Amino acid sequence: MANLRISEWRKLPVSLAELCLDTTLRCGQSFRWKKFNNEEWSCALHGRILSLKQDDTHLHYRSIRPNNTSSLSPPASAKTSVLDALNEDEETEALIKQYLNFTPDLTSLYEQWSSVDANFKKRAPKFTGVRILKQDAWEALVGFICSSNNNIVRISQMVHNLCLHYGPLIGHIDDQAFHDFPPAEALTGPKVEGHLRELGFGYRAGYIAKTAKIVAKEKPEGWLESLCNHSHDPDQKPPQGGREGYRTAHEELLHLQGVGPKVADCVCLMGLGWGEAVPVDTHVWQIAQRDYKFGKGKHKSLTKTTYDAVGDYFRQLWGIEAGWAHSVLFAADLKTFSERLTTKVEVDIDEVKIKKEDGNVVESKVTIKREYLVDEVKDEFEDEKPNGVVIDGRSRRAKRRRVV
DNA sequence: CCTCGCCCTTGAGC
DNA sequence: AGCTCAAGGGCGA
Repeated sequence: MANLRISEWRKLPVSLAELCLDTTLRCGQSFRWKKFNNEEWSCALHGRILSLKQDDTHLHYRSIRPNNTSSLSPPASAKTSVLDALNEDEETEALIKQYLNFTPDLTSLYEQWSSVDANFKKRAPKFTGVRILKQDAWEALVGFICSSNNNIVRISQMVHNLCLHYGPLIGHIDDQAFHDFPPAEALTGPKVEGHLRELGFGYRAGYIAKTAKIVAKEKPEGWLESLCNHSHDPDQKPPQGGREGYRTAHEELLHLQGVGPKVADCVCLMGLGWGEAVPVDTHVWQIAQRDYKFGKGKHKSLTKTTYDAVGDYFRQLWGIEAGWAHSVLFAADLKTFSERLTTKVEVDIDEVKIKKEDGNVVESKVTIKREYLVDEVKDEFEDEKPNGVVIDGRSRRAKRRRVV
């Protein structure tokens, strides 16, 4: 609304292979990004509203900041405000590079994964540019506590409500309020659990309230962030079970309320930067059964040991950034993106019209076009079938007869 | 170690 | 209209 500083649009050279905003921001990693004008993504982050859009060659960004944050700094002359703007632009750029996690080279990673995994090679082409975000660890933790027995739409609604009631207001875009994510301390009050229940969080209300208390009061300042990964070595092969730092982070997170192996792995991967974390949820478990021969013998059901076995299998298959590859297949399995897996096929239909005009029978044969949706990625067994598209069990070249 | 019932809520499918 | 079920699980017995 009033008193907002809107920066100019700036841009970074980024290809669609390195980042696809639409897939990355909608695949259930983060729950707060909102799309405007069918191209512009916005989210309140670190005291500003960040907006992103992209074309074939560049990522465009700008920030919107409240004007009253500089109350502590000396009155700004024209000169210093220009400097501030420059610093702010640099800072925003740094935030983007951090948040979008630009260090790993996705293009070569996709090549690598495709060369060792035929299934990945088959499914990935429609889901390029899926990056693992490096989100704030606390936000990731709360978001994924909300995710249990839940769907992305409702999780987003819950997180939105959480920010609305407990997060600081940053500003508005077109009547839309943007609140930052609330810090853990903001969720330690005695009425939080009951309030969250009223807001529809269900049994997760207790988890969040308790976890907030543990993080804000029992653990030392900066504890969550201390579990972060700082190294980046793309050629490293992860040891069995992952690197030491990942294992400790995972173990530590399990002590929190509402955090089991899956949620802990989500936080490790998307909030703490541990690329080898492979969250195995119902979707990934189904993928493991469908495409990687799990679900039989020793690993019939998703027990803790099976959970670890699935993660270890993907780590040895895909390498140190296994969690990144996993997210590509996860996205490829989401119903949200299912339209990408079908392709419109134009089918010729021979239509024979029989017109009766004054007793005369006029027959004319017309060929009309019709569009059908056909699955592109077929199952293993279907690849063996002879050529020829089959639509709903009917043959491709249908014939119809109609009397006009 | 594995298995189950339970936990909240919403929407889809029937 | 009412029921079941799944939606990116976790916990306790």
